[in-house]
Amino acid sequence: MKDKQTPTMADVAKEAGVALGTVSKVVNGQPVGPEFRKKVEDAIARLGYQYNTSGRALRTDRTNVIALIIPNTVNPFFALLVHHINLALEKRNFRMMLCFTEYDQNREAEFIQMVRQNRVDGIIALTYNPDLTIPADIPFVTIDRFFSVSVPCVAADNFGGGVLAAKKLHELGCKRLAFLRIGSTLTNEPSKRKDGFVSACVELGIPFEMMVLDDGTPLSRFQDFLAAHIHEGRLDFDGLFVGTDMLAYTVIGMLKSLHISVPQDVQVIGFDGIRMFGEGEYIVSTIVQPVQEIAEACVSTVLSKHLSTMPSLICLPVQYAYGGTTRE
Amino acid sequence: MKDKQTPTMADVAKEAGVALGTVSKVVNGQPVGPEFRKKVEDAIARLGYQYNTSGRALRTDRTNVIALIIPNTVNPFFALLVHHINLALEKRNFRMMLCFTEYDQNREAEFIQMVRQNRVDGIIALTYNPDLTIPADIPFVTIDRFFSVSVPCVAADNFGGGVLAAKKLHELGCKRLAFLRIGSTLTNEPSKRKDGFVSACVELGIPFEMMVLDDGTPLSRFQDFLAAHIHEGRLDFDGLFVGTDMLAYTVIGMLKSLHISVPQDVQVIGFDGIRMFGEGEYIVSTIVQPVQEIAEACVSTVLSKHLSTMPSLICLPVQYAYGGTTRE
DNA sequence: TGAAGTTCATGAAACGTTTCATGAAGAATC
DNA sequence: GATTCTTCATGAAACGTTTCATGAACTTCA
Repeated sequence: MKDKQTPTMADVAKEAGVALGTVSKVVNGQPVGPEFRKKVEDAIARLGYQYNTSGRALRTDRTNVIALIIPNTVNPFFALLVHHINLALEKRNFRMMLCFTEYDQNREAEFIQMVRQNRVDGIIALTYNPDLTIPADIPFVTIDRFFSVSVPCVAADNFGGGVLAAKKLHELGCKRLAFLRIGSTLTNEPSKRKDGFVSACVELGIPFEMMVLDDGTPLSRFQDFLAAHIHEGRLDFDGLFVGTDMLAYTVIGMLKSLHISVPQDVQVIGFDGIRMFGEGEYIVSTIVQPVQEIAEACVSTVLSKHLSTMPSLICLPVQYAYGGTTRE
Repeated sequence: MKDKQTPTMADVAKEAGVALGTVSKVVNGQPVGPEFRKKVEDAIARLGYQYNTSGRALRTDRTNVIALIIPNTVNPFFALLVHHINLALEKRNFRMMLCFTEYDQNREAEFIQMVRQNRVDGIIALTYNPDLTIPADIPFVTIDRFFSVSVPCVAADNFGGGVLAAKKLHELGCKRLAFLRIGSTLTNEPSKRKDGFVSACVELGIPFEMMVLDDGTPLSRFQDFLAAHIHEGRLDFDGLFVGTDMLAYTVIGMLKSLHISVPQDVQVIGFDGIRMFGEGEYIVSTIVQPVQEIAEACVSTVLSKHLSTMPSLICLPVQYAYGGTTRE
């Protein structure tokens, strides 16, 4: 009459003629006598028993859920990251709870509270908020942003990527370089792209220009910069390194409208490794972040039993990839 | 000594000198005498009490979580959908549980079981699996795929979009059209794009070609198709409607390598409304799906109290947008 | 054969919440 | 002032799981 509800372990136990605890053991794959196991498994099949996650979470205070805090999923790089992190979690039988900050610091703070109420087993965060309060009692891993030695940070080798970009442009025959970037003022890992680039230029003895805009500045400023560097229809640099593929793509549009052709007049290298629809060709020549390795590192770190003994900065190697905006 | 644990409602009750049930009411915003409310709120603040979602879920058998089953997030259209569905859910104080099928039917089946174990309050699914078994006891809404009258389906007006594409190309002066598409053999909502297109061509009295490939067929078949339609260096049609922006983009690459220029020699219209990095210009001229409205419809439908009385097909209007691959 | 040791199913207690029957205290009615 | 109504805080029970102390049933060994 009233037992239209989904059956519980108690129902299974009764159906199988065994104790409640035995059912629990079978469900969790703990050692149980074979005849008991069979009885329980049959009963489960007969009743269509479905494990209840909430009961377990309440009892054990572990949810098998990791929160991923990230600006959005519309930026293809973030989309890729979400994708690989989810896969890495799934492999370990964890679920991902996605939180889109939309670059809003209030939302970030709300999420920290929300995921705490959900008793997530850990947090992976890609955030640009400089004064985020990091919960001390939940395993916390950041991407691309170093907070303190007690909070592990996973990042691509941004410095090395900057070096690689400069060297590559040099190798491809560029005589004079430039660097463009937009982003938050705080010094985070991605800002090391510039440092690596500058360091390599100095070492190679190549002259270079640079322009770094604060977040929120209109992109037209870059157009002004470019226009100011045109003399007699020609740019006065022939190699350009841009902080992200997304910006590189935009800048190339500006160059076209200024009648500068890529890669004939200027060769351009971006950063991230974004591909059209996530597959096929890169949208620009680029320094590729090892997204899958980054995801794997985040997950294995946040799930590691002894977080405090983990290295506080995990730096993963990058690669150059051709994407049509360099001569190659 | 041992109370390093997060405090519970019982702790709050003791601290505030009120009953457990009173704390519950305050936390849930139910009517409570003002002096009691104050006492409880103070105690909550003092103890830093954090609500426990698992306890609530166990007791009420509702989780405030909706599962979203979708192939991946790398395809920009899916990324946009995920984004808007998440926002729509958040607005209603629900969380989203993301499940990436990777177009794998086994994974889909596993997810159905998994989300059931998690006692989600509903499922929104974008799936190409023709014989998915839909749980009868969980509110279920599909996107772009009609299963039965008892399972509401939300979709853009695909037929209307096909009509619109044909009319637009006609309006732009095309004399002979073609349609390309790749996708599963089953007749789902997106396959109506073709139907609308054909119907409009017939009505307008325009001749047209078409090629529809099964999923998994190599895309080079389209290149063959195009090559076969070139006579003396010119295509024998001057308007092309492609099933998705993604395919349109690929096909335009093929056209370029065949020395056919777009939009001079042939005008191309895609479908979906994909923009580079989710913002700015459309990557091709296109029929734009109203993603936000689709998301809103999915969410309000799956959460509606009387799902069975909902319309079984919710069809939302599309728009044409210029993206550089038509003359306009 | 008996004692000691080993294995392993048993089932009650606990996790943190919501719900609801209970009754105390105050308001309204005559 | 006695009665009935109304309001509203109270706290025990229940949700489905895991865990662990208990002891039954065997095994081993002298």
